[in-house]
Amino acid sequence: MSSSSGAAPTFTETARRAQIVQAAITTVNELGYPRASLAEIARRAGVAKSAIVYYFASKDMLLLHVVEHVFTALDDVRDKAVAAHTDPAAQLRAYVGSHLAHVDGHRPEITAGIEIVVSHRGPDGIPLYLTATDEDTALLRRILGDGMAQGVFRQLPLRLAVDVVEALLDTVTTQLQRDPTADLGTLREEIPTIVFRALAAPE
Amino acid sequence: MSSSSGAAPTFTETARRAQIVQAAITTVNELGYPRASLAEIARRAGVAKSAIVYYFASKDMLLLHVVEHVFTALDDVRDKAVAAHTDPAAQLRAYVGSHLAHVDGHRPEITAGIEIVVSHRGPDGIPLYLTATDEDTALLRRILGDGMAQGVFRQLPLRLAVDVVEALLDTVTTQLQRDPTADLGTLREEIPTIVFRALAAPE
DNA sequence: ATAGGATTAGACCGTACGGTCAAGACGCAA
DNA sequence: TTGCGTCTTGACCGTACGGTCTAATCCTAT
Repeated sequence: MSSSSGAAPTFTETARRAQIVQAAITTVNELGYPRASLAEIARRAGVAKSAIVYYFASKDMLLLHVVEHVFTALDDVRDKAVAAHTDPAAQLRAYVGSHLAHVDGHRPEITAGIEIVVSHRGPDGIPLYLTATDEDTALLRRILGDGMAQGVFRQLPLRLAVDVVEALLDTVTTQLQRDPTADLGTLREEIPTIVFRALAAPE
Repeated sequence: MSSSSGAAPTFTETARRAQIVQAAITTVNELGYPRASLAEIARRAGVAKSAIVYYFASKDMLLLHVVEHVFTALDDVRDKAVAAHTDPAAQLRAYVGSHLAHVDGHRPEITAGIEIVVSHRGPDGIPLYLTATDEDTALLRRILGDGMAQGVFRQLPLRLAVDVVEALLDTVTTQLQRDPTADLGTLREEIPTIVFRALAAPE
């Protein structure tokens, strides 16, 4: 059985699962979401289609696992970076900086994860992973909310401020989708500046 | 024959083509790109699949036509608005304002157009319409370049400045993808401010 | 060594897709 | 009326997909 619940996962199981997840990432990056079929993923993983369905219940479940794998890693990095500071300005700088650094250092995972989140749809066409409402932006909301309350950031609808920061961060991933080998040095320097320019309270 | 070249298009041809393009837009909005099949588009247009292939050579050609239809309209609006001003700051304000107004007033076309551009792939997985290099951003590049040369905007790599402006504008479309009926009032007020905050030269 | 679960491959199935095709319906000029 | 280009349809085809199933193989505990 594919573990899923109950006993501890076997050695081969954890290995195969990681191998298949990696294959899914490279497949999505090479062929794009629409052409990332089970057969292609299996081919890149060096296993049969049925092996994938055996470990993950379905293609949907595999992709969901990939998405979680990618974005919880990103979340963890940002959480850790932010936790090292207390005042909102420093926290925002840590948030943005750690985000950019992680994206820069994990390009394949990030681009594939975004591709899946954006493209994957449920059986009736509704986006499946693209929730993006509360949970995901909780940390950012808290930082910006605190900063506004303390007068560090200028007064702005919270949702708008969150969207602006995320839009500016998305500049990097957009760049990567255009050219996966792009040099992000300039962006990593300037984006934080622009974020603070956009949000800083007038003196 | 489906016109394509030579003689002037028939009355029914122009009507059918517009009807089918509209059906494609609503289909993409209702079902999302992956499920927007020829059959579904035909169903919404009230014609047979073969009628679509008759007027447009293929599904790809139909979608390409939709994309051009949507984005040349947006381009025209921005061109016209910018042409009414001469100094870069006013031109940028006109560019951003007209963009936001047009998007606000043509939500279905815009969301469908973006969905297609983002999701559509060629036979080997390479994005087909997602060029986004020179042509599309020519006007914005010129405005920002002039503004930097005149010291109105701060010195920044041109590409980065362009990406920032577009990212901030994309905030609106992202909002619309989450909720097609969202109120964009606040965004339309604040985005221009934030754009200028990000780009304005220090006094 | 051997039983029994874990694991793997390959054949197979139903479905949905984009596109083709032959045949007819419509409208208009002679 | 007759002919012809325009237009439209529904049936049909080949392909690729996600997923199932069967049978065989591996691994490990006893």
